[in-house]
Amino acid sequence: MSENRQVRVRFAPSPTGDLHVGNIRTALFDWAYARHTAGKFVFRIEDTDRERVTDQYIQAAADTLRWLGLDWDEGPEVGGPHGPYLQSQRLAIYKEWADRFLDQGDAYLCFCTNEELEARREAAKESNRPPGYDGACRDLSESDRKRLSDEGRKPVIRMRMPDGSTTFNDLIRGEVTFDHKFVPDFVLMRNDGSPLYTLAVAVDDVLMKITHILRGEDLLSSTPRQIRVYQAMGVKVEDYPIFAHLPFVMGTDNAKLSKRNGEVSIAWYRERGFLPEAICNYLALLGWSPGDDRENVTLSELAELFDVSRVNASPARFDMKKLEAINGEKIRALSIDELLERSLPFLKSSKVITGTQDEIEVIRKALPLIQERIITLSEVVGMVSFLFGEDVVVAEDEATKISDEVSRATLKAAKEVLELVSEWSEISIESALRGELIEKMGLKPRVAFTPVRIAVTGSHISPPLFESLALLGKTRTLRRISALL
RNA sequence: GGCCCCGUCGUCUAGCGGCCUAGGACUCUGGCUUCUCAAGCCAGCUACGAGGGUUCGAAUCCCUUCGGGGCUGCCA
Repeated sequence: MSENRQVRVRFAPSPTGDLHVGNIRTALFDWAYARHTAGKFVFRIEDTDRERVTDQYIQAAADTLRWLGLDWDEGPEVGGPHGPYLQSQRLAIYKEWADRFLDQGDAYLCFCTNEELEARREAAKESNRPPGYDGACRDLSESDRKRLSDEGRKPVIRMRMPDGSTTFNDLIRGEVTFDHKFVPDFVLMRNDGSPLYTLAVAVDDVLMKITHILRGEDLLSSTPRQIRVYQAMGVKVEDYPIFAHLPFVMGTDNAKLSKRNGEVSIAWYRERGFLPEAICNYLALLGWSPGDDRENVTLSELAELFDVSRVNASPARFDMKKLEAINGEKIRALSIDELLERSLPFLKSSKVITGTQDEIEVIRKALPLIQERIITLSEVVGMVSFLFGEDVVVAEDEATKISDEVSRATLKAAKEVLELVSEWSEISIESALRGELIEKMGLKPRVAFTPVRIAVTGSHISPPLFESLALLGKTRTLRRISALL
């Protein structure tokens, strides 16, 4: 392509469900490449034959991209000079080009029915010939076409693949060549006038002046067909988009990540309290690396550093543990105000709080205690819920941990000494408890505090005890201890 | 089956002929710290799929082989 063209990259998902991890990794790299080169990031919806689900899909997809911080320069909601950006609204354009290919002799009408094709494919397979289209309708005469049409057959438009081969330079894989013997003539348009992916994608990329196509490697072998469309459109070789086929994101087994082998929906991660910056950071490192040992990458750093040539050619396994580790790190890096703001939706939707000022103040004080103990935002809920309500539910297995004599004596002593604490603060609580249970009774700290912890928080795992009691208040602390005596 | 892509610790990766007795991160194991759980700190385990070349020298180049994946649609 010409060196001085402005870079234009597109993310073009098809509306087959929620945006998933693989989609987003592609979107992230598309975005990063566009931003890195000061180019344009185009968002396009590949909905050639699914008009009905489009509206809500587009909204969800746009919402997800926005949430992640991947802003687009052209596309749904923002428009742009090369729209519309929904393929379902561009049907006339595809038809026009298909007709033109027909006129030019690049494409031809194919009257074969699905059943016929299938039968011939089977036969070809059995006799060890390649299973692609056999070219039956390639050189039909005018009278042949009339006869077939009179039979009531409605033709599709099929692209003619000339003899020879297609070679292109993939930014990630280097030079790739396909012999046309293995690239059979393909359908551009169904007999109802709807376009197929190969037609629509190529036409749109040319018309939208896309310069770089970064997409999944599953599309690698369809590239010669797309290039064939460019040729038929009269695009000069130097103006062809440049391809970069990204490796797959794999599940825990060795298959492409899907619902069956992992959590794929970005919405799922969002609902669990994964931070968008953590998802982006993790995904950026999946198949790409900045080259040094840095693991912490923000979106703006990614935009600055991203280079397609540093993308790995081999597939990468999605590792939840590492995502969690990064998410935990990002949470710990948040200020309390940020953490509060991001936690609130989880606390409200789980009904732990309604959102009053008093409740929020309690949360604000509790957050520093739990910030380093959570790996996702949704865990805030379980960590702070004991601070609300008069009583706490002590589960059976927790209760049995402290049903012995020593524990009961400890609780009793704790209650008595806490009753005497006049200024209810973390420091006075700690000195009271330590003085009584550790020094006087001679208990090990672990033995001494566990009963109190369980009685008051409901679990042997909790935020630091003295701070927790201070937040809870004297009345409820004593009430809960008494409940177990 | 055919075509195409891929192959470094369990996982993500660094590595582009000597700096590699292969580095980092996550995981895992052990330890320190400690009121629990975390966090933090320290230590440890573990990898160039195999076989041939080329070269003074190969994880790095070539070939073969094995393994994995994708495509082979009037899906995208």
